[in-house]
Amino acid sequence: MPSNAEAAELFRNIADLLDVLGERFKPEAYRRAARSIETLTEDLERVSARGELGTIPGVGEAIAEKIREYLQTGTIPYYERLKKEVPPGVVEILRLQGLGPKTARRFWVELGIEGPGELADAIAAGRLDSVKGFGPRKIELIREALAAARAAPGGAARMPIDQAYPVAERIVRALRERSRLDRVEIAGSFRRRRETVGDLDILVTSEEPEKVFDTFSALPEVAEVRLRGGTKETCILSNGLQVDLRVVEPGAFGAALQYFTGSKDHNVQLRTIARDRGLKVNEYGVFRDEERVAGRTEEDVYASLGLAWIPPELRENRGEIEAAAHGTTPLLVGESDLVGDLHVHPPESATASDIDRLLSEAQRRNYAYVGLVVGGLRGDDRAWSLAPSALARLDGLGAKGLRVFRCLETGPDGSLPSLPVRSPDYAIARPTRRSGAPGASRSDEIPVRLIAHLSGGNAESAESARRWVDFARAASAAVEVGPGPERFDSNWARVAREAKVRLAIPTGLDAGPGDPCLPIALGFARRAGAQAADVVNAGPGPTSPRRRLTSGR
DNA sequence: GCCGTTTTCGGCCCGACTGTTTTCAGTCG
Repeated sequence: MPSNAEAAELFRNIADLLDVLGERFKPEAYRRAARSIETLTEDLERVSARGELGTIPGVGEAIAEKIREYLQTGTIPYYERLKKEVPPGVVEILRLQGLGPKTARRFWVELGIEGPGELADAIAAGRLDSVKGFGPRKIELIREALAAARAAPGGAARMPIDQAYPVAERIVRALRERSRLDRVEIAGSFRRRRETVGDLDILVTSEEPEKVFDTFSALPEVAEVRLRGGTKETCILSNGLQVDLRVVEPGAFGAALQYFTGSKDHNVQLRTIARDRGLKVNEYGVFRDEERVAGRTEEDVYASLGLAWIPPELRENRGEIEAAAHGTTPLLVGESDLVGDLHVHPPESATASDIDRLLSEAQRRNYAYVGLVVGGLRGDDRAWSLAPSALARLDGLGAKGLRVFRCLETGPDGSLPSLPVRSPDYAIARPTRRSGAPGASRSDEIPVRLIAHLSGGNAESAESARRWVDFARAASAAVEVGPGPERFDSNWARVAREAKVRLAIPTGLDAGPGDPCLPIALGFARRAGAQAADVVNAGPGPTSPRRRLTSGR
């Protein structure tokens, strides 16, 4: 079945081909449509069936027609025609680091070079030496780009945010320790809490940019300095992640933070609004003619455009700017709203003192309750439960304002084993990739309160994730959002929100300090526009999970 | 190719950095 991701890639390919053919504005139009299609929470098929393709930002009549062709036949005649005009290798050259459409086209048209292999041969034969615009340094860069492409076909992949998070934290800590910095922020898709990040954009204010760059370049994680100027340095880490470090002056910090947080489409929309008001927005501030009218803080920047400040997680040009103009930006759930955790997973071998440690951490955070997994079915379908001593430790707990729930995790088909656990409070359904739909459960005996570890990031499981959301709604259960390849991603958190299914945010109670689970899960929920009332383990108010849980039994 | 209470035609973000230049083009984000 054709997927949105495939359609988006197809339009990106069309954009590349148009680039090489020398088109001016069409490539960006196709890329914009591709970005919009990628962030849809619904299959194109459904949108098309309603006749609403034209409502997708960046999709007009021409691209809508191509989407319909693609859905019906799996191909787009226009794309097939373009592919016949351009040798496939020319597009590969276009995708080399540091090379763009102009250069790829020149190689193709002027020198008859139709692929990376021919380009390498041409360099070896010295054919580029006499070509205008190609000095020794540039030829060397092309040689390096060819080698990099051979080493990593398809280019550097985006990194899951839970992998990038600890790296980012380490770099920021090291920069703070080793040079005098006033402010440090990580911008980009990291700050917007996308599931994956392409690079890290770090902004700092400092009187001594040179020293900051020296410090940064000398960090053990840094494998290569790609470029360095007066305000910006780009490095590649040994794990392949690219990091851009920018030094900005304090009066422009808010403007730079706004600018480099993006998203691109959000910024384009802001600049359009600015232009309509006779203003200009760039990374140095908001300007009326020569005068800077805002820039020190992000709040100033948005206010100067008549907008309320917009949380980074919402900046995807999906209606958040209109909401900010009308004062209807939602008050998103925050860490301080969390009042407990429904899904804390002690290790199978946990002792009574391990349990005590978990619970005292919960008390330190002023949580009202903790749901402890005390047994269930493992991934290999074998039953497990906590040791009797640990289970015994749970009896008689619950004083001092902390309520402890005992819960069981189901197997992939929803089944629960018989376990020596007295009156469990609820079950956590734990789908896996091989379980296409919720199976029979003992929900008549134990209510299912949570769907956890739901995978939904990839196209083939999209429909199964939707079925789990439906199941959650029918069972009055919440759906857990969190990082990791087997977890529910933020697009699916939006699907749950649209279906009026509550989210649950894992708090990392069972992990050590510095664990990225909580900030990332919180970010995913916020990307879905979740307010405290939409999150089952956030309070206060009549929607408090504690009340829901106790009244439901 | 898209888009619009300035426009249904004529715009389309803009600045840093690099290399090859003698004033700028290409790429990137």
